[in-house]
Amino acid sequence: MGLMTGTHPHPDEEAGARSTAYRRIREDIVGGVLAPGWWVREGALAEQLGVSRTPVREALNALAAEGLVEIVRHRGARVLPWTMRDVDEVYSIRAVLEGEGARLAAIRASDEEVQGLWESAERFEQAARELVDLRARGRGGDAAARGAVDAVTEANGVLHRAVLTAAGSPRLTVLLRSLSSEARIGQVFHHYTDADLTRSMVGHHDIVLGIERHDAPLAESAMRSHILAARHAAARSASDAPAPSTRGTAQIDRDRAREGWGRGQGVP
Amino acid sequence: MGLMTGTHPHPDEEAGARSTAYRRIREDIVGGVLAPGWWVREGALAEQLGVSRTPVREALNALAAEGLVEIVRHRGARVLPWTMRDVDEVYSIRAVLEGEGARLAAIRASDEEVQGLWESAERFEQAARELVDLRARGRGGDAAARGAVDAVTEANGVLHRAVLTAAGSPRLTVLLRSLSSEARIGQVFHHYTDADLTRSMVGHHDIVLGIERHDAPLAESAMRSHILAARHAAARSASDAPAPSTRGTAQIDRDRAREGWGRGQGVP
DNA sequence: GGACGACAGGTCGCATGCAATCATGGGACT
DNA sequence: AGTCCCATGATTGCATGCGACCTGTCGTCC
Repeated sequence: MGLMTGTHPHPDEEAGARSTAYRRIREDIVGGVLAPGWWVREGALAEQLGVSRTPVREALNALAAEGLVEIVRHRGARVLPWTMRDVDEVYSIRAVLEGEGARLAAIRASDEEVQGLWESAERFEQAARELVDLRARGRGGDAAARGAVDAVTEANGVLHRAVLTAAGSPRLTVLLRSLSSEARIGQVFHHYTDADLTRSMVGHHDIVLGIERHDAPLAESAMRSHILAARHAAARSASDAPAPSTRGTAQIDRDRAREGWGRGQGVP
Repeated sequence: MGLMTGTHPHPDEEAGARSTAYRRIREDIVGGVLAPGWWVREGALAEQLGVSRTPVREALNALAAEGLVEIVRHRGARVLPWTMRDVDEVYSIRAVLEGEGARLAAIRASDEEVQGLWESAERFEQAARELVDLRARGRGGDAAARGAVDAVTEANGVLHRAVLTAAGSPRLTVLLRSLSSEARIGQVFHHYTDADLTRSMVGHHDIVLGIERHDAPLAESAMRSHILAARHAAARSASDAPAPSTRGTAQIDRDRAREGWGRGQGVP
């Protein structure tokens, strides 16, 4: 019944050279191909992507708005570092924003939405158990483990997004997306212990329970605790350097800036 | 000692054609020159501003990221409506975000910052008293009242920004700025009753007190209450339609879309 | 030897041009 | 009369070109 404001077509789900460039550059940043401190040249990227500088430019502006790169006038875009302090900051903000989302969801969620939340929680639990089993069997080697972790990550994202949808507050969704949290800490479940996974399962259960019972304070505090608890595991994952993968875009390596990390950070 | 991430040069404080266009378009939107539902033509704006379409385009992208306009591929940018529901949503989010900011400020604020906060609160109080006096004398007619309200608005903004600065979380600042809250509800103090102003003064006092005492829960809840209390006055101010002012940019009026409001809102 | 100033290289910011796409209006057909 | 289709006009999306600005280097002077 509520009137919806217009849809918000994120570059993630759009066509066109700009969105393509946006996705590709973001992948390269979170994947470690473009390490923090490096300068991103419009021209080089445009050539690599087979497009002109214009869409690349607009993509970089979008990434700058999300805090992934920093644009210096007449110099270009530089990949920003991602420290443990950033992880802490993002998780603190996620805690309050998603907490508010859970609170609203507890107030406004329909029965169908609650049903969907239970299913999402169930799917997360399945994926988590599968990962635990895989580890227990010692086969946590490569592809299988990676796939299982991806499944957990996906199920987790689905659940959290479903809560936000049930909250009915598009701005919350937009703000959380612009935190680039999902993008940069997508690998966090690699560092989850079995205990962490169990904790997540219980947390999700409490959250959905609070929403089902329309108990706003319970839903909010459960979500807050859930995210704050996840912060520690995330901090662990922040310490492993994003390996300069060998995948594609090798040409950029030549453009590696001589001045990295040290300079340009403490500019007042 | 804490390493600072790069500065975040918002278009507000930058030079160049893009930032100029950004500021101008935003002013026209919040000032009512560009009413919700209207299509904003790149070409027309570029001609008016005396620049090319490129910087106008980038400015519109930035405004879309802040939720002021909506960009439809191959059709252009349309000014989004601003309903009472939006006000509610923005204030709810502000409550939790600025509450978190106050909490962090209570933990991390230095003595100098606390001193600055007291001064800001004092300045707000002065401005508020001046406005009350002006109204009591019945001279709340035009220019004087407008100036007094502007002073209150400015002092309020200074205080809230100072809290965020003391919080030491640049992302909080960025997120709040991208809410376009300051931009669109800058006129809110016009609708403040004397009681509202008094309440604000007290609220500010409690917030700063909580920060000074390093009482994080107090600071957080004081800030939350302060903003949630302000929501009602803000809702009042949302109801007055932004009058299609006569100021400048008259040419745009011809481009007024035949299709406004109704269509394109409920797209799933 | 160190510091200052001019020069060169390179990149960005903006202007302009062209093609793809969408909305609109008229006409033909049912 | 109503509906479908196509042609037309307008607008965006992207490509390209040029000038402005910054950085780094070299030469000169103190």
